[in-house]
Amino acid sequence: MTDTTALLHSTPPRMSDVARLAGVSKMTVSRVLAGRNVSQATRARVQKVIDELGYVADAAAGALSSGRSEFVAVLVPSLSSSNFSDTVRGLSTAMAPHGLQLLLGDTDYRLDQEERLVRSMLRHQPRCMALTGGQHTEATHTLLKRAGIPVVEMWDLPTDPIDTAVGFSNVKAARAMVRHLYERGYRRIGFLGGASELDRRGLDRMRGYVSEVKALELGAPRVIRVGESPITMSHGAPAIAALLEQWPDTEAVMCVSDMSAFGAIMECHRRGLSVPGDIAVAGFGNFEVSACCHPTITTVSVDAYGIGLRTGEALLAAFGSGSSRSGETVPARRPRSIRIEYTVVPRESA
Amino acid sequence: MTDTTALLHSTPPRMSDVARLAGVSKMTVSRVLAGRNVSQATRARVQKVIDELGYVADAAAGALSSGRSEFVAVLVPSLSSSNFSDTVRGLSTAMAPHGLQLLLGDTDYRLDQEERLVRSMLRHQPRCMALTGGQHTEATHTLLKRAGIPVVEMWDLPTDPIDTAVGFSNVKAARAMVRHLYERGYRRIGFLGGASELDRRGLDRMRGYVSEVKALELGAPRVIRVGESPITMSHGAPAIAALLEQWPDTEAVMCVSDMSAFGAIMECHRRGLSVPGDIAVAGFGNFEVSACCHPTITTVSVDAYGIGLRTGEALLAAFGSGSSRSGETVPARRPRSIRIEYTVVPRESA
DNA sequence: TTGAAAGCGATACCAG
DNA sequence: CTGGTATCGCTTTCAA
Repeated sequence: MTDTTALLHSTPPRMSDVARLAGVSKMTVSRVLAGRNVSQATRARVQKVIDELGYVADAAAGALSSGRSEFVAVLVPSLSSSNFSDTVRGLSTAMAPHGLQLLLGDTDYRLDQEERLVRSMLRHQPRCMALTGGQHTEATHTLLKRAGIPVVEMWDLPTDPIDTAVGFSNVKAARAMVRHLYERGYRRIGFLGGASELDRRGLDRMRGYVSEVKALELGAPRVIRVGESPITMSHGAPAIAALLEQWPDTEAVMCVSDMSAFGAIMECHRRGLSVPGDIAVAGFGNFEVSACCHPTITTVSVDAYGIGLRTGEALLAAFGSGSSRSGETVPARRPRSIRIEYTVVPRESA
Repeated sequence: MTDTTALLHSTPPRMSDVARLAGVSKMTVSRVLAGRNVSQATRARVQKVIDELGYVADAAAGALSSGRSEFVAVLVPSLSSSNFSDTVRGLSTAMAPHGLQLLLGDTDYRLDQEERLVRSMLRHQPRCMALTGGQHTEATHTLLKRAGIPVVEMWDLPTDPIDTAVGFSNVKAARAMVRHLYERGYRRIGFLGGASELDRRGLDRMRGYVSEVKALELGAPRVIRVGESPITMSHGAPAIAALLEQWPDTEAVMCVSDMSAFGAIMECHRRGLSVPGDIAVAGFGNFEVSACCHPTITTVSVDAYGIGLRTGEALLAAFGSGSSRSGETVPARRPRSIRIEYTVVPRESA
């Protein structure tokens, strides 16, 4: 390891250094790195030098020269939500085998933040981009159009997608849950949601609740909205407290997320209310806690990991004719919507 | 928006396009973008063209030319663990104001995967790197040394850090928890951990448990190891089942993570065992669920977000004299260890 | 299968 | 305060 030490204070090796020491041209080194046609003997010699030197190719130079990066830009509202981190895992699984790096951003549910991140990520010339949701600023739309890269919107099915959408209707999923509660015999049904106007998927679930309650003629909607997204366990207690104060005779409550459902159930226990005996509670998202806790929580299961995987596949497919520096625009694929299944999972709590 | 459409099928604008249309040189455009000294009038004119064109500077070209990127490489064992995602949030909070982009990687607790990711991230010439834990392959060490960038190891305090460490002793924290249980009067104390040899922090907690049990002369350690990291809620049930089968008279059990503690408590409920009446259960990490569930879970609180924040600050401080392309190596800062506080949080479960 | 030359799009550096 | 010129490290392209 003495030569390692010797190398410490010098500038890192370049491709030309490798070439010189291996007695070949830069191009041959480049080909070895790219796994292209190089004779076995030459390849071995070059690889040996690479290893000895600890040579690491400069991605920026490569990107500049070839006009294509190995980045996939991904924007989610929150990295702390297990739903979105599952989606990221799915995307990562799809992309990693192709040597693509995720460039991850966290919009905090804000469209202005999303716009800022899109702009900042576009600087790195990503091969494609995955966004969450179907709502974006005007500027974001323009930036994305001009970038001419494949775009997928996840977790929703916008009526007018930018390019491809991979998701499901949160409105319909919420309606399905209300129907489930109805079929179980519950009539006075409430909804616990977040206070933020920015969480579109949360709002859609609320809209779904309201319209199904109307369709089933279950009386005036009972909606409580507490706290900012991402919804956490601690949102549940104050929300159900408010609900029970305003409508004490509520029989069942559906929550915008399993997180708040769990918090609500714990608060019920604290008050000596049995679930579902005194009040039924349902969640959304099928988070791990729902299957583990007591009682187990009835929820809507969504394949978050699958959304990431399918998004990755859609994006990879769109590369097929991908443009490089040559300025050719991506051929106009017609916008597609890829529907992800969701299912109501009946458990003990409702 | 008609000219927007017109632009769609042409190659994206370059700095030279902006310069030409604004009637200045590229350098002036570059200065406007960098916020350097440019007269108000010129700046306004250039900015106008930038906005009209929707010009986005190419980061790869910038990085190549300046010899410095705006990337911060971050490696965590798992992005799904709320502990690590909190740390990532902290890092992101520290770095974002400086225009730095996190390059996130997920090692899945494997050192070979870490090595692969380090190599792949080094290709992007990150300004610095944050790793989790103090154990790395020989090649990883060499790569990092040669890269000559500031490195922080998080969540641990290695005896021989590469550069800077920001963390705490998992061994000592676990010992503190055993002492807490001892002070509460428990004597026959078990430990529920993961089966993986790769999760160093989990292993350290186990080692801490074992040594404190010995120090307090509590008899032979009662260790159950189930499941791979990251430890989830579903690990708790089989683990406590195994423990109770092997040592039915156990009075208290400490878990490697709040996740398994929660799962274990739910399993106790299922079996009609009261917690802490029949058996006390403690966790580690102070995850949200521990404060919300019933009974609330006694745990070790670690400031995961703070680890990220402090790591970011340490890294930013190390940039001060940061090297650019000029090949100057970072002056040898002596390795530092930044200790993060942890506290035993007594709650209902133990 | 290999090599030489010509950029890619920005910034550093030095003049003016 | 502004502009010209020379890179930066790699890949493309074409020729041998």
